[in-house]
Amino acid sequence: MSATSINIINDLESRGLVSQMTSGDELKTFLSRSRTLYSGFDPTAESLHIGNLVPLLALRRFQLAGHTPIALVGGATGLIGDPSFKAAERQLNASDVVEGWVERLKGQVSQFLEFDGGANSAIVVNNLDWVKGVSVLDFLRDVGKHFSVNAMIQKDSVKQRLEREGAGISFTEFSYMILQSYDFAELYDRYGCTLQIGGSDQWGNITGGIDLARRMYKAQVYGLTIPLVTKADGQKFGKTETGTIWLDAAKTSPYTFYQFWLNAADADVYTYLKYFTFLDVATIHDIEVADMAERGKPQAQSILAREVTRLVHGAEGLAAAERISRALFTGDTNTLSREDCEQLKLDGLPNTLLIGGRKNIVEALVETGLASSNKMAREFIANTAVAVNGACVDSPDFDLRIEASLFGRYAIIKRGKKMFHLVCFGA
RNA sequence: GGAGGGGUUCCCGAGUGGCUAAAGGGAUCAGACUGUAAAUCUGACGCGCGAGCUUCGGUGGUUCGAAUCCACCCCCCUCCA
Repeated sequence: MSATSINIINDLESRGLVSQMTSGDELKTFLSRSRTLYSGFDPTAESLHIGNLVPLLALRRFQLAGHTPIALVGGATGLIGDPSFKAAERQLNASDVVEGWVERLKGQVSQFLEFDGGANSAIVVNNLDWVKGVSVLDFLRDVGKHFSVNAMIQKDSVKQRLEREGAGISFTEFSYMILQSYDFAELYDRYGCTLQIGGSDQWGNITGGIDLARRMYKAQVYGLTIPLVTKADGQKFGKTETGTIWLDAAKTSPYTFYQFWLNAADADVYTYLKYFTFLDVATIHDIEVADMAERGKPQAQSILAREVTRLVHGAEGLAAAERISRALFTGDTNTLSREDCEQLKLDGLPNTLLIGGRKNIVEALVETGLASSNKMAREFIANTAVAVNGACVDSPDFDLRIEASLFGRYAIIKRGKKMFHLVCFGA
């Protein structure tokens, strides 16, 4: 256990990344030595999303400060479903499906951590590895005995499910906390893991683990939670009209990902810089001061978009995202070269192959998903919200024609200010 | 097992026989204004160019006519056992 370079807690606090922690000052002292910590990610989908990014990056921050991070993928807990602050019982996912997701998530979490084999090289584990072999009787006798149901039902995380009319909670989900607690105790035993971090909704589960580690191993372990990312306007973070912003480039293209951050509200953007980038706090403060003085368009959003996109999709992904954004939002689409058009397609701009040399615009809008129905498509046209290759469409009788396409092959349909779709004429 | 309450359009939530594609709010989308913001204003928001068609947990009835009445079924919640 070597000494660490910086005090990670102070750094996290200055970023506003600490929601709650167990015995604060003691934890700071404790972390002056290199420790092992973990955070869990349940496979609830085939990819992680940007909400998972904060604890994931926090693991990385700890690693940079000299601690050993363990990313736990919840192959077991994912089969149960965490009820914490969830309004309703969730559907169980099939075990073979969850198994597939576990593999995907393992790859994703690994991308953000360093596995150099050094002293604090990261570790990825799956809790199914130790949970699957435990018999029901052993579990109830050795683990369950340490939990008081009286205490469990006091937890805020399940309170609404117990109290609110119209809700309810199954024994399955109620048991989730015990499983997660068991993970912490197990990781303590296996790796000497002494700290668990997670979103603030995880506080109840984390403290459960701390209690269990003490009871099973007489161990003193710690917990720290990170605030849930919020939006100043009170909406749910991480969702757009198109859905969740995933980390998987196949599910959310680097371009869409980049645009998401670019559109962050002024009221949120400086917080996001602290949460989602490794820029130091002083630099972020300077950016904010400069933006204030400028009074025009702030630079924070584009810095945020660049930083996070590079972090998740690499330099290439960022370049692609910027290339598309520039092509679509500056000047008209006619300035694009033929290669640019090809590249847009490769870079993940939504695109559709159009068979035949002609297509009515209303049909095209529906087929490309830019409009949900003919009715909507007509309305967009009536509102002058549709443009093809930079020219506004003024009639629902307008046709996309191969003769009027870019390079005899492409048409870019724009709906509203921000939605673009590339149509490729094909044989 | 018993008693009670409930399932309405993306969400919340009105609506107890025709005037209801179904109030209101939220979310969303478009337009104006802007910074590819925010706030605000305007419009749209089941499907159909339209006549019209299809919706109110499911099925089947009553009726000229049902989200609204009846029967059975499914699901959820509360209390009791």
